[in-house]
Amino acid sequence: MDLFYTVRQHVLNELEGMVAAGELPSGLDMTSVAVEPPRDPLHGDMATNAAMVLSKSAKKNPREIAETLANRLSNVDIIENSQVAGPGFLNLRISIKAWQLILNTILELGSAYGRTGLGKNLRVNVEFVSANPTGPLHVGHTRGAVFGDALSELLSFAGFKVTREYYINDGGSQVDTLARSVYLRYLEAHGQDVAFEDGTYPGDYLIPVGQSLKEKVGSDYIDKPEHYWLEDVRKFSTDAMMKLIKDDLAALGVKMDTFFSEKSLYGGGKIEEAIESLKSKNLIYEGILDSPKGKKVEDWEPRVQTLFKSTSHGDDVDRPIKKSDGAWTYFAPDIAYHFDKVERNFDQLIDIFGADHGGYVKRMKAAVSALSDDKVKFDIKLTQLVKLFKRGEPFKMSKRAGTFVTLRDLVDQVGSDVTRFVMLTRKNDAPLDFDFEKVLEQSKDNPVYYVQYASARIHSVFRKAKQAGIHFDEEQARSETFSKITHEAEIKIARKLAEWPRLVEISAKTHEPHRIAFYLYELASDFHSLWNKGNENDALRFIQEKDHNATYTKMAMISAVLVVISSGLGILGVEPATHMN
RNA sequence: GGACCCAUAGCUCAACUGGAUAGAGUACUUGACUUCGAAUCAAGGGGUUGGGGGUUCGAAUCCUCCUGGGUCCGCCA
Repeated sequence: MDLFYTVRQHVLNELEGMVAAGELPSGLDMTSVAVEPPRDPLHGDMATNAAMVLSKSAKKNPREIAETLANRLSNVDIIENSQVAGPGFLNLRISIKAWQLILNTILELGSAYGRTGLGKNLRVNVEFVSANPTGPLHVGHTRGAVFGDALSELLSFAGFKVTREYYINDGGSQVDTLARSVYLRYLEAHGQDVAFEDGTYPGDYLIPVGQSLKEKVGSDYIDKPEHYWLEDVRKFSTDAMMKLIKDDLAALGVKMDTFFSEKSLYGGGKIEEAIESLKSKNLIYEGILDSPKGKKVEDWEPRVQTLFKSTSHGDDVDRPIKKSDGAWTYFAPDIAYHFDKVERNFDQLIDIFGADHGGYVKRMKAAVSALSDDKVKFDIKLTQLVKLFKRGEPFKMSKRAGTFVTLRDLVDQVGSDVTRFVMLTRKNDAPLDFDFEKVLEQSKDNPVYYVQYASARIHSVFRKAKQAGIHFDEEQARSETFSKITHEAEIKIARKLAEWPRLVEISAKTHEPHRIAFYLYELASDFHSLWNKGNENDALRFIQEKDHNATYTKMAMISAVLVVISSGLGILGVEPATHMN
């Protein structure tokens, strides 16, 4: 299915043949032999670095190896031509037949084209968003949500079994603060004047929660001490917040498989169990940490704490798991949570943090490494901050001034598709400027429309053809031979489509869904280019009024383009367009 | 003081995880709609990849030291 893979196999076969013929020594490491599209199309369709990679261990001149390899490869049917270039590159020209066959493959496989066996059904847990359940999701969470969801979809496309998971931080003091704030709104709903002091959440979004609390318990909690109502209100409030958050995620098209409660770790001995596991590996001890140097800590005094020896797994300092008063630090439940993930037998874990949590990467990796004895692959991706702009001017967010931009604001204003695509046209660790006036006013600045437009144009051709009495039949299209698809601009598209499976693999391996977005942009660009060539060259128009067979072939070809665009957009969570408005 | 992320065309960003002459968009200049949707296309200029050193056939990519920016640094989560 993957033409690059196929050609690489041919290259490896011939290299083996050279070994057998004594032209190369045996026992060579071939893993870094690559077959790639060359940067410059003039160099051919594919290039291999085999000769250069092997020259050192084979103790032969790279060009000499390349010459021999080129001769051997000329006997392979799909390779039309091979030429040695530069320091020892072997440029390959693939026969036009192979490109035509790619189109058949795509139509045959449909949405399965590009799915690979890379993941081998390995179980991957992707944890993302995990915002505190104290309010609606804001713009920063949005990027993490989009990235995590697209990565999950990408991995599942690449053959992994993916679990999307949200860790609810409902065990700390912030949910008590939430409960107190809701209590104030509850009193307010009963007509009392209330003051939101420091340490409470004054946001309007809690007003309806106070209202519904009133509907639920009536006046029962008025003038009662905190211990009487706190636990119930806490649960009531976090439930309400999680409902809010789930709705926010739904608006963005994100659906979690699992919600894991931090609170559930307490009381059941889960934390103790995790710590015990570390203790059995001699990684827990009582000790005193040094004061951080250079940073002013005014009331610093050395204290004995229970520490995790994370330095033995790559961290810079050991980390406290208990406060000096004996209570757990936040890190302890985090360890227990990841212990739980390891126990749930995931083969790989991925955490997605905001950049402001970058400081926790090493200790979390140390924890998972220790807990799983390095058996579970663990990657942490950081999403950089999103800077909002309005017509080029930085847009300052302030809760007080009411200019706080939530996920919902963003989706309501620019839509889920635009939000997702724009956030994915950037590497996750690059800061993102998001101008939510510009992406709407000047749509050409926005790559999502460019890709959507390609998809809409293809649908437009289908509509036009139908009017002309040419009905496109998927079944029949599969038997198309594409022997008439020979023009350079058409083959260029086939070449691009052939890269898709390989691109999926690279993106999945590197955990970088943004590559999908850039690829779709390039594919759309090749398509638009071909479209416009039809303005000058009638033979390149998709609808050939006088030749229904030719029209049919071309429709089958652009239908293959649509297959890949739909798959790609599907990974990003964006709907392919049939019309532009 | 330390850790982590980053620095690429005027601007916003890519670059196949080490490959050939570093690419797109935008902006600027010019051209293409009686024709499948011009939200498109074609052409042009634009670079010491922040700086120095190193590793090798080969470096934007890996190592090291600087410079500049961001995030963070026990008893908050």
